[in-house]
Amino acid sequence: MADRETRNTVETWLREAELRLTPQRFAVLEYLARAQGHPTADQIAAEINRRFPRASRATVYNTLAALREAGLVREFVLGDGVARYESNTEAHHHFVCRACGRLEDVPPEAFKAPARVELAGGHEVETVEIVLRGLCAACKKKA
Amino acid sequence: MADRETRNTVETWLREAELRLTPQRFAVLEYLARAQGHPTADQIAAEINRRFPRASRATVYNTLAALREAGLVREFVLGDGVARYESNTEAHHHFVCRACGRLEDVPPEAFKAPARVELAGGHEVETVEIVLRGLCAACKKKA
DNA sequence: ATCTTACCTTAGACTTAATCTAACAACCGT
DNA sequence: ACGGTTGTTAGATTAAGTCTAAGGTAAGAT
Repeated sequence: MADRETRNTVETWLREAELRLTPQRFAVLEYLARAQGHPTADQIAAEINRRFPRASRATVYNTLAALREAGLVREFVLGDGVARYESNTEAHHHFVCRACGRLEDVPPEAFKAPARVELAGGHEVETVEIVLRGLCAACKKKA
Repeated sequence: MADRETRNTVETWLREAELRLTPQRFAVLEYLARAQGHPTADQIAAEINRRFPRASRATVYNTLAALREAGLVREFVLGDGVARYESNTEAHHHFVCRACGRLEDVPPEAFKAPARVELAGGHEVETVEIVLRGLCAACKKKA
């Protein structure tokens, strides 16, 4: 994706979510849009503070919470008690290796989950989070 | 389950897992076996310290880690960064209300997941963790 | 353009879950 | 009983995340 294009996209996303377009928010969302992988709040903070604009820890957390509520980023926790983030692309699941901690995306077709879930008791299901755990190929070989 | 029976079962579980039978471990596992719900480490510690045997925080965490590794208890985190535990019964999923935080078990048949998962790349999937999020019936009514 | 104000950001203190450390205690085979 | 291994402890420590109070800024209104 070209630079100008990303910039416009990020701006549009924020405007459509009715979030004020601050340099900090822009930086966080742009970083997540470009990032490969599943950065933690700390990594995000470190990365966007390498140059302009400065964002305090509180702001990074506030921003991530706002983006999450707006549905622009996904947040998930892996058992180590550290939240990770990714900008919303299409639905997919995650695999975590219990030996090396390696975290991988799992394409949705590898694990069929119903698109809509109906629950007894009238609960309204909004999201489905699926985490597969086990040994990655490399660690399996070593063991 | 009668008292004597629970006691014997807990002892057997620990022996079969090749864990030494200490009063602290016994207390943690027995509490989890009886407990309804999904207690946190803190709740477990508070509860078993109401009477005999005393267990320090470190021991509770050590014990829970040992029990988890032995497959006797399940550990999961819900986004509030607090680990929760339950003694292993049959597989089931969880539903979390984003408004009130209410946590409920979801019977496996409500959400069909394949018993065995094969992943590309040769990763060995050992467990599948599924968390449904949304609004519980009560919060939905309020909103 | 400037004003206004509601919203955003900030530094740093604070909270809290969880881990670490180093010493002590219990268990088990010999 | 002895010695090595394993388990437990209190308290210090770490680290993720939240809170507070004060100042700054985006964006619509004038």
